[in-house]
Amino acid sequence: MVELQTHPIDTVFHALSDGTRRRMLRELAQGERTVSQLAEPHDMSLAAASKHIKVLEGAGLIRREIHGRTHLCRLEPGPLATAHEWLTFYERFWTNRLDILERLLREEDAQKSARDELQKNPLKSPAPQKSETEPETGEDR
Amino acid sequence: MVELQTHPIDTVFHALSDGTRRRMLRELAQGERTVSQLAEPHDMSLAAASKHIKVLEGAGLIRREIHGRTHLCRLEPGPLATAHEWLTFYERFWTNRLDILERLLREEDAQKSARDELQKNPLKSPAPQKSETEPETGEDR
DNA sequence: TTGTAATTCAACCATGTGGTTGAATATGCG
DNA sequence: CGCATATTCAACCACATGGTTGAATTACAA
Repeated sequence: MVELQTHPIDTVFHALSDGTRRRMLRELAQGERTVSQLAEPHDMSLAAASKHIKVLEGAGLIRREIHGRTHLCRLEPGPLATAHEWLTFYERFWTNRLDILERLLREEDAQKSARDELQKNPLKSPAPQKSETEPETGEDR
Repeated sequence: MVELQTHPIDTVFHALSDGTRRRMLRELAQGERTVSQLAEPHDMSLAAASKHIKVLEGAGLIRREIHGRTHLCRLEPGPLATAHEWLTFYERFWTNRLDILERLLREEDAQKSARDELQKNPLKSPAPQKSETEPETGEDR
C-alpha cells in the first residue's frame, strides 16, 4: 500500500516487533558485538541476521563502526527513549485503573469489615517492581 | 516464514508500528468509540479500519463491547504497560549516557572554570519533561 | 415487513517481510 | 601473492500486511 510518509517511530516499533531483533538488542545491552557475534545464537543464515541488523540500524536502534572487515555494533538508546516516552502518555490509564479499582472496592465494602485497613493502607499502585532486572517479557532467554 | 511461537509482545509492538492504529489508540484515550467513529478520520474503507481494529484487539490493546449493531471499543492499557516496562530495561542506557557525558565534561574542563558549578549542580538527568501532555511523536495530528 | 444502518466476511491485489542460497567484496594473515 | 574471514548483495520463495470492492449478517426503526 505504498505507505508514503513513514513516521520514524513506525520503524522503531516495527524493529521491536521481532523476537530475534529484541534478543540482539538485549545482547548489545551487554556491550559491543560484531555482526557474526550477534548472528551466532540465532538459528539462521548470516545473511538473514545481517538483514535484521540492518532493520535495527534503519530504526536508529544501533550504530555500526567498521573496523577493517568486521563491523562493531553498539546500542543506540535514543529511539528506545522515544518509544518509552510515547508509551508514557498512556501511563495514566494503567495507573488510573488501580485508583478506580481501589475506589470501587472501598465503596463496595463500605459497610463490610476490611474498610479500615484499606483506608489506612491505600495500596497506592501495587508496583511493577521489576525495572532494574531483565523483564521476562520478550523471550530474552 | 511460519513464525511458530509468536510472543505476545511481538503483536503489541507490531500493532503500535502503524500510524493509523496509533491514532486510533490516541482517539480511544479520549473515551469509548464505535468502529465507525474510529474509522471516520482515516481515509480508508470501513473494512480496512475494521481490520486495524482487529489487530489492536488481537494485541489486547482494546476491548470491544457489542451493543446491538454497534461495537463500542475501549482502551485496554495492560499491554501498553508491558511494553513500557520492557523498554524500561534500557532506561539506564539513555540516562547513563548523560552521566558519561557529564563525567567527560568534568574531566575535560578539570582545569577550566565551570567545574565548581557542575559539581554543585550535577544535572542528574535533564528529564523528559513531557509525560502528561501528548507526545508529538507518532504523528498524532 | 421493509428498508437502512453498523459491521464483518470473502476474494482479490500489490507490496513488504523473513528466510534461503550462491556469488561478490573487501580485509587480514602466513 | 594467495587464501581464509567477515560481511553484504542479489535473486528467489512463502507468507503476512494493508488496502480494495461487493456481498452477507444483524439490529433498529418506520
